[in-house]
Amino acid sequence: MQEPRKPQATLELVAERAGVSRATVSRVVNGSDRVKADARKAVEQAIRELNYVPNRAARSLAQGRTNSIALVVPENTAKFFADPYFAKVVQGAAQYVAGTEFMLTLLLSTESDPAKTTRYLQGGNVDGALVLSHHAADRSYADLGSLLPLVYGGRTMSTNQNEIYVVDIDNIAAARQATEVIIAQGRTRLAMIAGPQDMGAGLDRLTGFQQAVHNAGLEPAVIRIGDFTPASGHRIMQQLIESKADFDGLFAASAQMGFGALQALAEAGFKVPADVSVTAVDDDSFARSSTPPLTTIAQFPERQGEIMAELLIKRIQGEQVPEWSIMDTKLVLRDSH
Amino acid sequence: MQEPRKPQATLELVAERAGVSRATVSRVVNGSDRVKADARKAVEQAIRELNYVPNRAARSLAQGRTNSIALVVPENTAKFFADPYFAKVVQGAAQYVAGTEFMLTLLLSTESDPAKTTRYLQGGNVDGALVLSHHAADRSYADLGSLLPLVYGGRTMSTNQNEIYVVDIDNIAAARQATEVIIAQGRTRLAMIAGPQDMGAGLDRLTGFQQAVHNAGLEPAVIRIGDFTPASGHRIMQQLIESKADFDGLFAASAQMGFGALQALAEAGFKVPADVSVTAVDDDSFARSSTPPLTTIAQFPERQGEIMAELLIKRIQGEQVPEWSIMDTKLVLRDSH
DNA sequence: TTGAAAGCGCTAACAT
DNA sequence: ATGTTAGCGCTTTCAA
Repeated sequence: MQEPRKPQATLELVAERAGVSRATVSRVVNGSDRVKADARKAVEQAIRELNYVPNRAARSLAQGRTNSIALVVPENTAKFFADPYFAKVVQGAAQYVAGTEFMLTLLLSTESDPAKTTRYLQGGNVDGALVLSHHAADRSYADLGSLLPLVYGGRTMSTNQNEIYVVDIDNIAAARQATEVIIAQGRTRLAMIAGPQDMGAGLDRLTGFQQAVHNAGLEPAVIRIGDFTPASGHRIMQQLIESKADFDGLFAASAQMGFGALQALAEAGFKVPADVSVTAVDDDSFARSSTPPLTTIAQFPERQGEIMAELLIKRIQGEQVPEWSIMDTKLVLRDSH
Repeated sequence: MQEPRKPQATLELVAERAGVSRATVSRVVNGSDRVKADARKAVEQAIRELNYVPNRAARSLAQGRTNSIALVVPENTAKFFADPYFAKVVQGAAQYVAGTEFMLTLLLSTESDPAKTTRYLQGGNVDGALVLSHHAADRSYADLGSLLPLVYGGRTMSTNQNEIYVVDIDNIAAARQATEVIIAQGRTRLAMIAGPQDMGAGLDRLTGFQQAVHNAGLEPAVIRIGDFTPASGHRIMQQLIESKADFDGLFAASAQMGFGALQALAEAGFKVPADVSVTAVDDDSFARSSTPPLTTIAQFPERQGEIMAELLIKRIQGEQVPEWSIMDTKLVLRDSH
């Protein structure tokens, strides 16, 4: 038994009922002030009576804009939900957008058909997009930048482009600061579990670590590359322990990797911070729930999402905004250093 | 320095370049077979050269459909990301949708303006919607059902409607089974931490608990209402302990509440399962990471999301589908019972 | 302040 | 197999 679908009221119906032209209805709907009070009242009542809602496709087509933006996450769904960082950024962006006329569409890039995302963005579905955490290999977005306004979360690896809008922390400084905390404990043999070297955050945090180590007149004891996940931190630390690597300090490029490393250290009987002093970047639930709780550099991903959305919408509305927005970070001292 | 935006190629441009009519281009784009091979080839090349992507608003307007569906979560963003259940459902739905021509838009209902969601759905932005976990108070969606195809995750509380499509587990049976596990341990004084009583899952799991208790010739020892979160489970268990409630078994309506309760029990020095036998519904990360790991009834939210998406898309395409899809559950024995 | 009319880019009869 | 044409529902000049 197929239920009859109620026909959706159109602008024309409203116009008829209110005894005015479609143009006037359109003006009322769009808040123009060139409408007499009684005409406006008649229209508003007709709208209420007919439960009229403007058709968005028609509106988009007519005015060449959609009033919606996308948040693109070039990671698969599982990874997206496992990482508290993404959640926070989305929250921040969603909250900002909620206060505007725009809608936020979450675009998780599908493994099966990555081009689908690109087509979607290019197909005029959105007026702009926020792009999170993309790897260097992702050339797709670089080209999109000339088609519609983009704002990146975290610096991109593309160098040969102008007009790239980025909201990020100073990853080099953050890593340096986290490393200095370890050095201040008198540790001299520093290990690092770094992030993917095809991402800005991965590269920069490694650079910061190296700077701090060198500034202190030391050499890194050992550096390994992970993928920001707890599992990779755990695995790498196991390998380090197994190979009898000699270190008394550890800087993990993410709290998630730090969390995994801490587990591996505990399993092997090492005491933190007594045997190894540990710090990391990201002050998320992993940092708070590890044993011991991690000393970290906090970034504020919620705020980042908010700023990204704000910048994008301003760009869409033709305002000038700075290309680089560098957010402050904060050292959070807990028990692992 | 405002970068010039490349003009997006239109169907008309493609037609000119390929030396055919717009209709033919449209046919090629939409995969009609009534096009000669060489015409098709010419069109395809023109499309490639111009990097043409169909404008979705225009297409929607012309054919009266959008090829996208929404996943509506009537919870705020924070709650959404904190609950592994939502994540799984989204994953399942996203995965299914990825294999179709449809796009999935995630609609987190905004605290600031709940009507925004409704307007969006009504404004012809999507061909249908998946609705998750809605409370009885949410009348908004009930009315939408007559405007566009809806598929609910978890049974709705509205009674006076026909044509309600629901994908759910048998919550009564699940709760009964979880309770019977405790009873089989010889426990006779059973407590329950129930879910919100304005949600189907909350109500039904309480009913199942009561059925099992009565079937065993017992009476419930104590029943408290939580909100499915770990914090509520923790708080309620603290109160129970404080008030010296007498029970040797506990059924929690969600693993998250079970997790919190387990913490409170441990803090008060109780041993599980020695002192209290505990089971719950939902086999999520909370169930696996609690101490001891929880014996639970597993539902399969990923599969649920998948089925929901499948049913919705079939309905949109005019197929008949059953109104009720009851998914199987599975008893997962761990160490808490 | 209002209305008439011309599209926005596409699809879908209807012709041919 | 292909082209012609009339819209889809709305906005937006342009006139009045």
